[in-house]
Amino acid sequence: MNRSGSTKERILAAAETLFAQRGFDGASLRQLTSDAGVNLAAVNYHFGSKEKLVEQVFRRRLDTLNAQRLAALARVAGQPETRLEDVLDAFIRPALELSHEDSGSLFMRVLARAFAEHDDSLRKFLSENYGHVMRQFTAEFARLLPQLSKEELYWRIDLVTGALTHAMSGFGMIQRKSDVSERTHREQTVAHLTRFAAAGLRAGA
Amino acid sequence: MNRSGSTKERILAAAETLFAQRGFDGASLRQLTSDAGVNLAAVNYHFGSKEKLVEQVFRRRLDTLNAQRLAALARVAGQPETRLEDVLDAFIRPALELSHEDSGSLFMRVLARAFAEHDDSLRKFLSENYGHVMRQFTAEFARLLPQLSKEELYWRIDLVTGALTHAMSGFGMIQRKSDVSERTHREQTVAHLTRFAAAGLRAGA
DNA sequence: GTCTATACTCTGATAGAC
DNA sequence: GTCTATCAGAGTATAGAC
Repeated sequence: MNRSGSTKERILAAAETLFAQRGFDGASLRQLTSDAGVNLAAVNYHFGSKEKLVEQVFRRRLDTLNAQRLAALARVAGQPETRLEDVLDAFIRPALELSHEDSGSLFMRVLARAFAEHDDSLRKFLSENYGHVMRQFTAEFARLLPQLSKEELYWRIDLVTGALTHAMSGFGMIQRKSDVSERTHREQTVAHLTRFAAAGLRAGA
Repeated sequence: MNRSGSTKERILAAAETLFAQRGFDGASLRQLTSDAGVNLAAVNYHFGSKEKLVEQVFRRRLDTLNAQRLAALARVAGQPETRLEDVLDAFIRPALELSHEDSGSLFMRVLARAFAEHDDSLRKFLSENYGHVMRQFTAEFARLLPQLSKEELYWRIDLVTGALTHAMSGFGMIQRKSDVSERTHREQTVAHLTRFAAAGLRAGA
C-alpha cells in the first residue's frame, strides 16, 4: 500500500503500475484502490470513471513526452541539411528515454497496449490531444520525401508507427545484455529503429 | 439471432463477429449467446470458458491461413532465384485474402487485436500452435539476408511483424476507392506492404 | 471539498434438475 | 445436451459523515 502523496496521485501511480501489469480490463478498481490505500469510491469521485482515470494516466506522461518530441523536431525541421534519420530520432528518442526510466518502462507498456487495443474512445482522446504532434512530424517527412504521393506517405508513416509501437511495447526481442550499459543499449535501439524506419520510408526512392 | 448450424458453430460465428466489434472483454457472453440463439450456459458447456472460446475462434481460421502461408513458402523456399519480396508475399497475401472475405475481415480485426493486447495466455496459445510457421519463414529470411547477424534478423522481423499487424488490423489508412476493384486494391495493398517490409529488412545492406 | 459505506446492475462461471 | 438458478466479483452511483 502506497501512502505517499495526495489521494489523486496515489491512485494515478497505482493505476499506471496495475494497468501495465494486467491491462485496462484486467486491473480492477478494487485492487487498484487497495494498492493505493484509498477508498473504492475515490476513483469515481476524483476522475469520474475508470475510463477517465485511464486518460489521466496517459496525460500525465504524454504531455511531457510530446513536448520533448516537438522540441527535438523544432531543432531540425526545415533545415536544409536535415536527414530523414534526424526526424525519426526526434520522434523515437524521447519515447525510448521515457521507457528506460524506473516507472516509465511500465508506462510504455501501457501506451503500446492502448494503441493496440483500438479502443475507439481512447483513440479519440489521443487523437484530439496529441494529433497535432503527428501532423507536425508528417509535414516534415513530406518535405524530406517529396517523391512520395500524399497517399504513399500516409501509408508508410502508418507502417512505421506500427513497427515502433510494437517495438516499444517491450514484447519484442530487444533485451539488454549484461555487458552493455543502459545508455549504450538505448543508443543501439534508437539506431536500429531509425535505420529500419528510414529504409522503409525511402523504399523505391 | 442466428439459427443455422449446430450450437457450437452458432456460438463460434457469433463470437467472431462480436469480438471484432467490441473486443474480447467488451463482448459479454450474455450478448453473444443471445445473438447465437443459445443458452448462456452453452458456452461453458461446449468450450469450458470464455478464454477457450477465444482460442477456438482463432483455431478455426488460423489453421487454414497458416497452411496457405506454408504452402506458398514451400513454392519459393530454397530456390536460387527467390527474392525477399517472394517470401514476404507468401506471408502477407494469404492474410490479406482472408481479410477480404465477408466474415474474414472481421477475423483480421480480432487477430490484430489479439496480437496487440499482449494477453500472455493467448500469446502462449498462438506460439505453441503456430510458432513453427514463423520459424520456417525466419529460416528463409536468414538464407536471403546472410549479411545480417541473428540478432539483427530477429530485430527486423519483429519490426516487420509490428508493421504488418498494424496495417492488417483495418485501422490504418488503407481504404479502397470506389473506382478501384476489390482485387486491384488487394494487389496494391500487398505491393505496398511488401515493398516497405523488404526495404526495411534490407536496410544498410 | 473530501472521503466512506453501501447498494445497484452486469459480468463469467457453475451446480443440479431435466 | 440443455436450461434454470445462483454465485462471487466487476464498475458505478449516491447518501451522508467529516
